[in-house]
Amino acid sequence: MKLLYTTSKLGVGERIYQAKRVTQEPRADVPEKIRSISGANKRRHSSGSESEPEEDPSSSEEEEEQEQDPEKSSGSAVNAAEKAEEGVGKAEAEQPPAAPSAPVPQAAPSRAPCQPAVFIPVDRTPEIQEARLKLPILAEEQVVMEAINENPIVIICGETGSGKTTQVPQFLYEAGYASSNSTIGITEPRRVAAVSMSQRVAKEMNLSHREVSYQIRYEGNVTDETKIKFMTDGVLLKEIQKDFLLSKYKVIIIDEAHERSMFTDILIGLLSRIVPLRHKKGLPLKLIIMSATLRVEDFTDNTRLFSVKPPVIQVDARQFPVTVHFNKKTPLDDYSGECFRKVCKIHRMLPAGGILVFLTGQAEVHSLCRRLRKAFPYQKNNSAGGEDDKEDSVEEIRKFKKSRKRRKVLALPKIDLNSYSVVPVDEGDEDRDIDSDDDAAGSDLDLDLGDGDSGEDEKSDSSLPLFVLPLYSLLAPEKQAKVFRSPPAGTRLCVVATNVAETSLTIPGIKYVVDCGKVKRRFYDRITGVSSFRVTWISQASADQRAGRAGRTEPGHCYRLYSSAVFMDFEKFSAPEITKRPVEDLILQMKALNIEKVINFPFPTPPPTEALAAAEELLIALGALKEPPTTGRLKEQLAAKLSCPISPLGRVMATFPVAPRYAKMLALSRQHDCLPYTITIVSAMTVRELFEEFDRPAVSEEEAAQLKGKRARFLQMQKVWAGQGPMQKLGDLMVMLGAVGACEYAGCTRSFCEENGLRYKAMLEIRRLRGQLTTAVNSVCADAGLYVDPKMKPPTEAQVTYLRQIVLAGLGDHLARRIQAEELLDDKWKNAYKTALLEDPVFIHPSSVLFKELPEFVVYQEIVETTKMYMKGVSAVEPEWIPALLPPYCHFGKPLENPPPSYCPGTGRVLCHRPSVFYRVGWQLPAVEVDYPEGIERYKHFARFLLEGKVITELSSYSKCLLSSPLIMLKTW
DNA sequence: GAGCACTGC
Repeated sequence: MKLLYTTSKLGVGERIYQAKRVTQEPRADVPEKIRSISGANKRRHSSGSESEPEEDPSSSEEEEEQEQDPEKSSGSAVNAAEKAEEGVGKAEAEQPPAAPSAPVPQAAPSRAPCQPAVFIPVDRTPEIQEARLKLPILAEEQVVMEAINENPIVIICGETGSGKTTQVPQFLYEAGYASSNSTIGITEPRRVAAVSMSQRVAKEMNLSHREVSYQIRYEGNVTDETKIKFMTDGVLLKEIQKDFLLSKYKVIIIDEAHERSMFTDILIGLLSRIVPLRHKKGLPLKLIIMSATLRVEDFTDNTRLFSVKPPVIQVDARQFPVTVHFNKKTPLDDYSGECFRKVCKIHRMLPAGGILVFLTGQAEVHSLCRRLRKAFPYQKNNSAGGEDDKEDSVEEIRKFKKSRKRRKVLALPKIDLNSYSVVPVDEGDEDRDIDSDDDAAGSDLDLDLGDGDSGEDEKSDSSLPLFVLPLYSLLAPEKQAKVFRSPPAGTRLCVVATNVAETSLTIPGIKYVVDCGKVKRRFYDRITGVSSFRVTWISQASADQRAGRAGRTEPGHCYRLYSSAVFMDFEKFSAPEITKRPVEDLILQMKALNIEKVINFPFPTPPPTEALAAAEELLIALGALKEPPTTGRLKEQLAAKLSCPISPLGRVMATFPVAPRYAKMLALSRQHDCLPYTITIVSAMTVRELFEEFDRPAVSEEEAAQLKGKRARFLQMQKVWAGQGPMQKLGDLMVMLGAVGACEYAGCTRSFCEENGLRYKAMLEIRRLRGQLTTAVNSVCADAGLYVDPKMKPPTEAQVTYLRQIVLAGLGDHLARRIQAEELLDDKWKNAYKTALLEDPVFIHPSSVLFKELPEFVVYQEIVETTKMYMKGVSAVEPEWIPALLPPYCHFGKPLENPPPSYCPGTGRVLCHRPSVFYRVGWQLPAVEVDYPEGIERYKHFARFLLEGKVITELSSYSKCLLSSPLIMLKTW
């Protein structure tokens, strides 16, 4: 079957203003005349617009658009009234407002929210102006702005390429939403997007980075003059913590809302409440949600979120048509092989244009790269590039030398498109065409290729060089960058990628997409938190997104290695992140915003109740939330569930931008100068994949030897970093600390990382995170005086012990105990550990430095299930620490008589030894000294100590004169 | 004795 992915023609799109259909009627409380001003306020206003505010924008505007002078925007065509306003706008833009020149009619509450009657001129270059006019969204400016002016919340739907991200902020700026010292805020789900969008918009508007700025986790260029601010979604969430009403913004745009990232979802929930609050205060805030797909029901039909349905504006995209070809048969498991065959066919038979293949993981990517390179070898004819591509096999190099003599200029196949029909019919194994009525796609001929093997693909063919590149997130950035450069002359680019290429990275020049239809996802067990990775089918939206990657620069083709029937069985959208992940970090953030009844929060899609309960339970155990009452009426107890308020400790923890378990470690580390070490360990645990992977299969013997050498070197270093003697008990966390310490000591250079098996990018991220955490800790305790020391000394033995205790206090729910010999019933429990929540055995991961040690008690960073359940990031724990540091997880028995209770003169407390068991699993724990439990017995002991003169030492001389021994106080009467 | 996609504070 042949389906058309998108059919809009360049620049001219039919316009749908769904707002008129989807949304509520125009607000009754808005006088007609005021609404019409929004029409008159436009540069290309028509004289009729004042009386015809509902005029269809697509009918009358067309010609005006053609006539429009690029210079117009500099102000020449603005009518007199607007010119007057412009003066105001200019004054505001260039100097602090002398007087509140009320462009925003905040004083009139009965009126439609915020109607800036200003026009801020922008001086764009003619080239920019011309390029802008091609963007479909530009034709919708009036519709968009009218909707925004008249509604507090607007949803804009437009696929990639509609220009909404770059243009809507400019519309708002021109309409005065950045005047009076306020800001237009735009959130992006990725850092690169925030940075690059700010740069592009600054350039388009001919403004400096002081006015169009960005803010991401570690850096930004925001100034007092900033008018348009791009930021990552997490940054805005943090800002809400400081200023709940976001008073410096007049508009917030949430971009890429369809991706449904966790922070985006929370922001939308929060903003749904902030917008009405701001309205009440007479300082209206506009919320614009921008989404690529039509997946907006979660927003529009969610009355808890938005009681009034926000209008939805749909904008066309300037995408080229992509013809979608489905396989007739769906390969059961060898999708990788099917990819190979499909790429071979495309490369042999179809015209020039890059190929992008979607696979699921690194190993698959590398193996397909090898196969393709073997089939269509490409050899560099000049080594001047200096880049040695280690993935080129020895064999290929040998072949290259052989063939050099008869080497001609490499060229792409010049196939006769009309002779395509000579392909045997039985190979045309695809779903047969449903007629595509799109000319643009048809012009590229019928490019169905059929599935299955034609049998000759494996033969090496050096006359058809294919420039094959791998692409995945963990690939070193300099290797990633290769895909953005144009391939060597005479070759065809073929990028074999994971899901990074779906949203995060856009590769230029892709004409063919090969989509295996699968994705590797991380799954979390909602109760135990154990994660695993599974390869699953993608969603329809995801498949369309992948297909769209073929139509960025010209019409393209997408080959789906599954049938249209299978496609129809895909879920429409993948589930929002918030429903699939542990949410303890989010809940802590929300509690810090004093949202106690998290269950009542207007989530666009709420997380499962079990996830909320697990999060609340963990936060209580960490001491971040106040414990709910365990006495009183059952009803009250239930009501208190999931509504615990935050504790002072929780507030401190919420200021640290790391997972709550790690935040707890930071909060504890003031003692014994452990902070710099805890900060480093926490940073290292937060950044993923510190170490290079050497276990991947090698291409050649040479490479195998190289990998072996690197691996040996790394294992050696691992031993060094793990420390000596008792220090080794900090386990994998000691390795992290040692690795980061050594790397920083050496100046955190790329070469040091490469030599020692460290991921350079990870080390840079750790360095920045250490900086951020150091600042955060300093701002909590001003006298800490911390700084990031590149020459940080290793911790002392005593400090390592404290660090182990700190780690235990944070990872209390991640405690595991080794199966004792006498408990060993089944061989599958050999070397195994038991945890509180899991029935099944868990094991220390073989990569752990404690793999052979097998301490009785360990804590782990995470459990990942592969062939077994493996604990990663393991650290050893002394049994007696458990009751002392994790009282919430221990059930204590009666105070022991031996050793006897004692009095602590320093603190004035009555102490005793109590045995305990670990919750749920009932492990016997050593008796430790704790406060004597509340009750009459405690007072009896106190009375005895008082009489003995231990409380007031002066009394000790009298104790002998007492008629009875002070011990009589303990008697039961 | 191993094999992890992607991203934000």
